[in-house]
Amino acid sequence: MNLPPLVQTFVLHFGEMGSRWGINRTVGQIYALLFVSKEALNAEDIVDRLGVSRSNVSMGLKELQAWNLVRLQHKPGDRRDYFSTPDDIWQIVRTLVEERKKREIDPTMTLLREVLMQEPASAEERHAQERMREMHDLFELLTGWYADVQRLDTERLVQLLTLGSKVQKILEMKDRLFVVPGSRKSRRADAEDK
Amino acid sequence: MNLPPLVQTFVLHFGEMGSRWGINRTVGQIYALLFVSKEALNAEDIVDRLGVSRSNVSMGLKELQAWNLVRLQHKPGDRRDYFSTPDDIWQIVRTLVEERKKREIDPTMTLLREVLMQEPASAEERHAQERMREMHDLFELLTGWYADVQRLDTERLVQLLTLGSKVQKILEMKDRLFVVPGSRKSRRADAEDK
DNA sequence: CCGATATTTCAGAAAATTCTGAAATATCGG
DNA sequence: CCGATATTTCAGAATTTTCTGAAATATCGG
Repeated sequence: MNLPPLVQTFVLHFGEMGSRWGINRTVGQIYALLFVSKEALNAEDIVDRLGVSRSNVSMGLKELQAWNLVRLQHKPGDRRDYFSTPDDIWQIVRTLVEERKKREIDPTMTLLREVLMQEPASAEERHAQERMREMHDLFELLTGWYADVQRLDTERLVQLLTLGSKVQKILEMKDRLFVVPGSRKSRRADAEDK
Repeated sequence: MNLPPLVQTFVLHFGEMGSRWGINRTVGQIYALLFVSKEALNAEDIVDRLGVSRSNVSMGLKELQAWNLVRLQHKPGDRRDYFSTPDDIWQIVRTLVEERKKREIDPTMTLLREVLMQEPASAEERHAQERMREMHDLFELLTGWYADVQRLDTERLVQLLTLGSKVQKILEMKDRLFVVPGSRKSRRADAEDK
């Protein structure tokens, strides 16, 4: 591995971290390297810096392209492929969330919808279905929220995130201003546990 | 595998999905099974229903306990351990987010802070550090938002999620009501790409 | 079309992980 | 303390994933 120490630390960390996500070490390392590189790199550059085989890099880049996490570009008078990550880190976040949703949430939602159509054949199945419906509704709520904020431009998104739960305060203020007092809001028996 | 068809579908799906998260098939299956079960199950129950070895179940349950995703309880006059998931699905979400943060974000933040302390020894390292700072600040913003909303009770959290980006509208309204017009907000050169 | 260069494919080697059965350990009631 | 039952540990088998080198394929300029 042929990298400045500071970069190497980062790349190694991402390689290890990769396995906690669904990606392998090399893919994690390639991504980390591209992320911190000023210039786009070609496959051979990556081979030199990471010290892995050319074919491994080829496969890794393909996977990153399938994830839309990496951009392919060309330099004039050079027919090799050059790769880079978007400069805008928020674009990266958006892609990451989008792709994870596509791979993890969407298939599960499809399955849940199918299973929820079926007729339960026992009390056990009936209870299982109820639980699956809870999960389905939860995912629906979360993906709905996501679909919604995902449309915001970055500035507004950051604004919203910075606000955090203080939004709550503003909502309460809005309620006090515009809602007929005592129009029912509180007291919704939510038997939490733990 | 000895399960009602509807449950089996769900359990198998979670088993496969497991590998996209950091957990193995058996752990995914055990969790799915516990999630849809009305009653708490003991290890032997799980062995019977999933058809995997007793030792595999033992290790799987240990891992789920390490993730805080599973509760250990006892039945009177029975000294076996019984396991279940929380009834409240929001409690599950909170635990999941908390644990993933602990395992994935926190170590990365620690590393980023360390690396950002160092003196860059070249232009390349300087640029890499800048990128790492962007990532650091992004994580800071996201975890700050999380720490904030995580404190909300479930009812308010659902309220907020249901609102989605409509919060934005309310914020604008607030601005119009309370802020001196033209006090600067717009025009923040954000050179997006893509 | 040719030769040079770039990239991909893929079979099998290497490595990592998952899973099992057997043994060890722990805990209970009596 | 003993026997019965429950759980954990762990070495190695089975499986899966990752990685490599060699060959195949693709694409370019001329």
